[in-house]
Order: sequence, then structure tokens, then C-alpha cells
Amino acid sequence: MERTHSCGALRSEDVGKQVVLMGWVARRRDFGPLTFIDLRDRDGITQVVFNEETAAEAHARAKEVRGEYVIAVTGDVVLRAEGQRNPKITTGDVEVSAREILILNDARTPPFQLELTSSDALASEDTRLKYRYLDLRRPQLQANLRLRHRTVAEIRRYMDEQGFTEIETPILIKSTPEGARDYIVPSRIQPGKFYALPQSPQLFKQLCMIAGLDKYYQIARCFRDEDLRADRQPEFTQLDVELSFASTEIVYRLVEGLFKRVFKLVGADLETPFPRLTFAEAMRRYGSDKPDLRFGMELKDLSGELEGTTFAPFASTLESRGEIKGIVVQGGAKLSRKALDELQEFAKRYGAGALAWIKLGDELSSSLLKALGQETIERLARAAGAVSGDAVLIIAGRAKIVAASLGALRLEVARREKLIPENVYRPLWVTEFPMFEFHEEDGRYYAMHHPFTSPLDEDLPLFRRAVEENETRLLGDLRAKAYDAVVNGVEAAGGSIRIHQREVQNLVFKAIGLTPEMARERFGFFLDALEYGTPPHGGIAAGIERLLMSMTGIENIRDLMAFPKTASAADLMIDAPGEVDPRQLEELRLKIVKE
RNA sequence: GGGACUGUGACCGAGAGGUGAGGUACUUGCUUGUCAAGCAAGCCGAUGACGGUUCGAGUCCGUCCAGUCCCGCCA
Repeated sequence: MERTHSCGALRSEDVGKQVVLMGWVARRRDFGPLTFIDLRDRDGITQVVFNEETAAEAHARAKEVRGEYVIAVTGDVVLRAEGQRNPKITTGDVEVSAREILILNDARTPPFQLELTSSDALASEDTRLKYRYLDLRRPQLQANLRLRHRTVAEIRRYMDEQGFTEIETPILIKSTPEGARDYIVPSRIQPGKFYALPQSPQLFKQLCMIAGLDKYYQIARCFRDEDLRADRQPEFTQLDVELSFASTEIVYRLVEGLFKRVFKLVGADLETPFPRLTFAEAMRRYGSDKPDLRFGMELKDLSGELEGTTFAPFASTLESRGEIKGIVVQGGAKLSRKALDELQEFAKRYGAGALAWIKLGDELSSSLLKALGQETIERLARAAGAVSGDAVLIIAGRAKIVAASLGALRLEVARREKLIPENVYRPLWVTEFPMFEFHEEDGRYYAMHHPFTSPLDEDLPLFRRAVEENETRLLGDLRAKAYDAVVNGVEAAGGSIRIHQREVQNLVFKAIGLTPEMARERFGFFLDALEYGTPPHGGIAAGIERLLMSMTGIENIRDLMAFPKTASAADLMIDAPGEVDPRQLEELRLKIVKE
């Protein structure tokens, strides 16, 4: 017996056909001489009717069936009578009148309920993760995985059309101290030595360019041993792209074309070219390098209005060249004291000392009223662009902290006040990322993107001066040919044009404190390769799950992966990570040191 | 490394120091058309683990475990 249709396929046009459906029993409703089964497969649900009068044997067997049994049904598609149709399911105009039923497999009562009624909620996440194969039967998760498949399929089609070659690179590679923490794999054949799993195929894709492969891409698994977040898993998938003779403009066009195609899958029509913001401007106006442009509420600089203030917190901020900025919450005058306290707590997580506020209600109120006086406060509110009924939230401090806390506050307030429109897509390029970032603890600069990222051509003279004359503080001002594609506040892709000249590469190593010997030890093979005729090249990588998050608005990466891990990087289903047999350890010459 | 929240029957979930609702699932019976089937009955737990405070703890305190979210981290 072969199935003829999926459980989501039948329509009124199919009435009269004899069909075979196979699937899982979602529900059974027993009415004595009449029994209904909602049959579910990946495509949908079809109602099957068992009638004692017309199919006594099948009807009797149907009574034995329970939830999640796997059955095959042979029957006739019949039109449902007016008033008996079910508009909630796509097949709701028809039903299958069963002639035969075959129980393909029975099922234990599930450990949690897959089919929900309004009176119950989804089981807790750990229970569902333990029985992931059952949770995945839920139509929502299946839809996510199918969208993921269609997205990746579309990516492959597009990249192929654009002349790219999909090339696989090794999973067992070598650990480098740069970047994220590596997952390491012990070598049995060479005891005491370790492979690392790739954080990304970075060096290999550049080697593909040196190899003359010209246009490379890969749907690549990446591994990073860092703490997890709602949008971060230890292993994830990237569309990794690199092309020779590239420029930023070529990369932008390629990715805009790709995103345009892929976002069509969720019914979105992205306008190209995407608008662009430099990193500096994004930070200044949104306090974020991945601004969500679906709503306004831009950060406004208020330090000009406060020049010469005697209010100590503000005065000391200005004196130490910090920033005082604010955002306007439309209609925010109704914010309660409690809400403002909560927002202050929220801002403090990002290092903000305090959150000052002004409310333009029926009468002016402000946490700064005593300190600054009514006149100054009104001037501040006006400068921020607030009108009657609004509130202004103000944070003062070091530029980095003001951006982080006020940028996060902007998002938080927008969420709380429901200021973010749905079904709107606002992509943009964030460009000209800094080359280097100062690391307070280590007291030195690190490459912000990675050490092979090219500086802007016009910043090259400054770069030479910074390194050759050892003016290290200039390093913070250097801009890179590095870019992110951001959609609705999600960093969907990031990349750069690479350095292809040895001289510039040496400058970078010097800037981040790598002696030629150290650079050679870490990247020796790669530096060699660069000297054999490296074409100018550049590329980009798009996190597949992140891309899907921006397409769907789904806020948790786990919902876009088949078998994700928990926040403590565990797989509750297979119970990984686990201990290994002592013999395995011995073979690898490894010893566990107990605390 | 740090912070916040959560942990009650198979599942969801109420219970603001004095033995724990309700719903769903499951089992049985009844109802000829439901679609979150209905109705009735049954079944099911001493509340994540351990320790403490108390005459008495699910409720308070401590430690641990697990889950979620966030800061740090993620070039």
C-alpha cells in the first residue's frame, strides 16, 4: 500500500477520489457508531471518519487507536455538509470516509502533550528538548525547518547562478588563539596534540582565493566554545562567501541580490540598494552597530545644552569628555515611577550609573528638577525633540557605556510600548567598522573583525604613522573595509575586504603586538601563501539561523535548529556532553584532573 | 566569572507558614457529526535534591542541581 496524498493536500476538487493517507493520530473523537480521527503529517491535518454502518471492521479498529499511533487509511474523499466544515485546517472542506485502517505502529502515551487545547500550555523547554523528536512533530517547528531548507536551497541556487563554486573545507583544523574559544579534539595518532573545530572557514576561504578558485561559497558548520544566548549556539551554520577581485560594492550587490531573493520566501520585498550607515553614525544615532530601523527614537546629544552645568554628575562627565544623551519616548509622560525604576535597573546592566528622566505631562516632572531647575529641563526636553505628553530618558557617562545602555534602552522601550511595526523589513549596511578595538584589561588593541581585514585606503597613511611612529592611540581611529548586513536589528551577515599586500599585513601584526616570529608561528603557512600571488579579495558570512531570525522575527535560535543545545551547552536528548571510557582516554594519553 | 527569574501529579497550572484547586492526558461508561467533542466516574502527587528556621514549610533561609534570559565573553 502506498500513500496517495499528504494530510494537507485534499481539497474539494478531490471529492470522489479513493485515497490512501498515512500519518500520526493527532486526535480521536469517539461518537459510538461514528469515530473521527484527525490524521497529521508534515503537511497538515485531515479528518477521517469511521462509520459503523458502512465500514464496520475499520470502525472497530479505529476505536483501538490512540494519540500518536501511526496509521494508514484507505477511504473516499467526501465533501463535508454545510456547517460541518472546519475553516481552521486547509483540508477542512472535505473529509476522508474510511474503508480500511491499518495500524502501522502504536505509541506510548507521550511524556507531554503535543496537541494543545486553550487550557494548557507548551511543556517546559527541558522536557521538550529531552524528547526533541516529539517536539519536532509540532507544525510550527516543522514549518521553521522547512523554511530553513527552502532558504538554503534558494541560497545554493543563487550562488550557483552567480558563478560560485561550493567547496567544503576541513572540520578538523588547528587551534589559533585569536577570536573565540576553540572546541578541541585530541589526536590519537599524535598523542598530546589537538585539532580544533573551525570557528569559521576564514583562512581556508582566503586560501581558495589564492588557489585561483575565484568565487567560493560554502554552507559551513561553525563551532565556538563561548557562553550561549537566545541567538547563540555552540554550533551553527554560515553561508560563507569569498570572491576574488572584489570590492565592497561588489559584495554589497551580491548580498543585496541574495537577500532580495531569500526574503521573498517570507513574502517580503526588500528594496535595493540597502541604505548605509557608517559604524560611527550607527553608534551615534542608535547606540548600536546593528540598529533596528523599524522605529525612530534616535539618541540625541544633550551635552551642548548642559555646558557649564554645576550639577556634578553631568559636569564631571563633560569634563572627562564623556557623553550625555537622551531618547524621547512618545507618550512616555504616562510612564509610572515603577516603570522608570525598572528601566533604570535595565540600563544599569550595561554599566550606566543612573537613568535621568523628564516627563512632559500636565505638569513638568523630572528626576533632575532640583538639580537643574525648570528652565534647563525644558530646554533639554526641547533639544531632545520632545513634545507635550512625551518623556525623555537621559544617560551620562563614557561614550561606550552611553551607547550601550541607551541603545539597549531604545530597544527595550520600543518593545514594551509596542512601537515596532510587524511585517516590516528594514535592511541596511553598517560600514567602516573600526580596524582595532582597545581592550581595557590587556591594555592593548585587538583586530575588531580579524587581522586580515583591510583598512580604508584613505586611512593607510594614518595607519603607517600610527605604527611606524608608535602613536598607538591613533589605531582606534582607523577604519576598515568591514561591513555588516543588518535587518531589523539582527546582524544577518558580516565580512570584509582582505589585505592582499604583505606590507599592510605586517602593519596589522605590529599594531596588535605580534612580532614577526609570533605571526609566523601562528599563521606561517598563510603568510607564505600570501606571497605567491594573492589576488585582491573579500567576502562575507551570513549566519543561517540569524538570517532566518531576521526573516521570521523568531527570537530564539533553538526554534530554527533541529537539535539545539541548552544554555549550558548540553543536548538533553542524547545527554551530551558525556564521560568517555577510560580506555579511550588512555589511548589519547589524557588524564582527567578532578577538582 | 557575575546577575535576574523559574522548578508543585504524565503535562500545564492555582495555592502570599497550618495536609495541595482546576484543566489536559490516560482508563472505563454513556451520547449518531465532532473538529479544543460533551457528560459521568476513575486514575495520578506530599511540591527539583539536601540541610536549616519553626509547634508546623510547597510557602522563609542556605547549599547544590536543572531550565530560561541578561552582563562579561562571542576577532
